[in-house]
Amino acid sequence: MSVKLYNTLTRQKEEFKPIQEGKVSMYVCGPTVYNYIHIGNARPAIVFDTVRRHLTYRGYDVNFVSNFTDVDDKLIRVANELGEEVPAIADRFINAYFEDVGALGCSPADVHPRVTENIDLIIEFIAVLMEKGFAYESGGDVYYRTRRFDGYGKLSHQSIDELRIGARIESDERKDDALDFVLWKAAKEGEISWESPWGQGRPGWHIECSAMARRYLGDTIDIHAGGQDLAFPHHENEIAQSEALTGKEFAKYWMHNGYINIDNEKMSKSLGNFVLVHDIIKEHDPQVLRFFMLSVHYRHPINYNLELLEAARAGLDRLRTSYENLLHRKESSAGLNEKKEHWIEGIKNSKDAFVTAMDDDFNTANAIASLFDLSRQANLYLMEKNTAVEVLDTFTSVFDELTSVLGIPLKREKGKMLDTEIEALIEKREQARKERSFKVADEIRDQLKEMNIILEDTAQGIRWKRG
RNA sequence: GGCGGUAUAGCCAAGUGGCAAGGCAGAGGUCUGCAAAACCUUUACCACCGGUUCGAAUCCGGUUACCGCCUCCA
Repeated sequence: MSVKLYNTLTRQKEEFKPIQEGKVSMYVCGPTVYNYIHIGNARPAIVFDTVRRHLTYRGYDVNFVSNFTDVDDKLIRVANELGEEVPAIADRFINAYFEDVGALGCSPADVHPRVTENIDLIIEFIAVLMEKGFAYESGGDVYYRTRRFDGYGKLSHQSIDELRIGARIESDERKDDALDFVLWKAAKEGEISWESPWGQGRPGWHIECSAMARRYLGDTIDIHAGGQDLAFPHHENEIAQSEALTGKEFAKYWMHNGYINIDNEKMSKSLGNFVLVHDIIKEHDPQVLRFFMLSVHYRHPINYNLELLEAARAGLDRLRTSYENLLHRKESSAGLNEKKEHWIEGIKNSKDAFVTAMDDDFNTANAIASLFDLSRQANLYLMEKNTAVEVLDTFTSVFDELTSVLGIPLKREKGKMLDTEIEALIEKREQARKERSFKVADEIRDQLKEMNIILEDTAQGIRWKRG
């Protein structure tokens, strides 16, 4: 069994074969850091973090690089609006990015290169493209000569002439051809800039990824990923730049995640429906947002609203409850179970289903379904009179193993910490129940509920959880 | 105009030739002192029209609707 993934380049699911056995180089286009990230930015972060986790789980040594665009028009605009410097804005939102994305369970990349730390590299890259005749200078800007590159359009499956027809071309006499794109932008008065052979300026958007991916991952990388909208023109342009420079294939597999809509509408400034992760996680469990995103296949569009998030929460709670009930049972019983083999077999089947789903182009929706299947088995097992610790351990360790692939651990860090006041109340209620003073018992239960402690009476004693 | 996506139950969502996964919500039941949690049962003319096939949600042709990219965008 091996991992299959859908490659935008070939428009097919392909068996994943890394360049170097056992190793994967992966580059994901990161955000422009001029604001807090919105949930549209969160999707690739979550999706490709999950891809990385699964590849790692399957034994690959993954080298994961994701950039920050820390200088561009938008950053300059925001800096001007706020009367701050571009680097200050960038730093602030890079920190915010790590916070938000960290809350969503995404691990940091191995390298997070920034444009402003790679200016020399970029200038050198552009200079070589000029030497090779793929770029030209015009009034302090440098442009890429798109028609010079034979494979232009191979990722978005467009011929260069079709692109030409559709393009809403802004007349720009600095370009030789409307499809040419900027590699180096001359600085306007007072703008942040760096010195180059073509005067003061800064890199165009596409060149950074070509330069940085090559620096950290080499001429040819295994997987290059990003949002669907980046396929054209961003990734197409990256291919043109990189392949013109090296003469080698830039990336073997291209992965693109689908869009997120808000209440069935595209998220846009004009509709005022931008949803920032920063805001959602103030009120909602960030893990629920991750679970919600992974409940849909990554290439399909997702619609977002609070009802859907709430439904996801209910689903995730089902898994969590099941997991916690397993733990609770472990403490209170150590009986033998004669049908042990049968249960362990069932657990293994769910695990296999999970792995098969993930191997099939990271089908997280099916993987989650197998988790629900595991949960149902666990709940049924918990109905047995005698339970074996070995089986309970198998359930929880498989849960741990699989949910860590999704980046959604079920283990809560609640510990067993209940303050003495609460413990005393629980004790008092138990006493009341023994005496069959149910009215008193129920009052205490309500009182605890007010304190966000939910009690459940089971044959194995009181189970509690935070509400 | 070019390229592409989507249409499956009240809602969300898998499924790309062989009796339509899973979750949420609802209904009924079991268990419980009552709850909770759980378990069981229950809900599908797979957008439409044709075709191929022993057999189609799935393949082919056509139609409709919505959406995306082709311009900064995850």
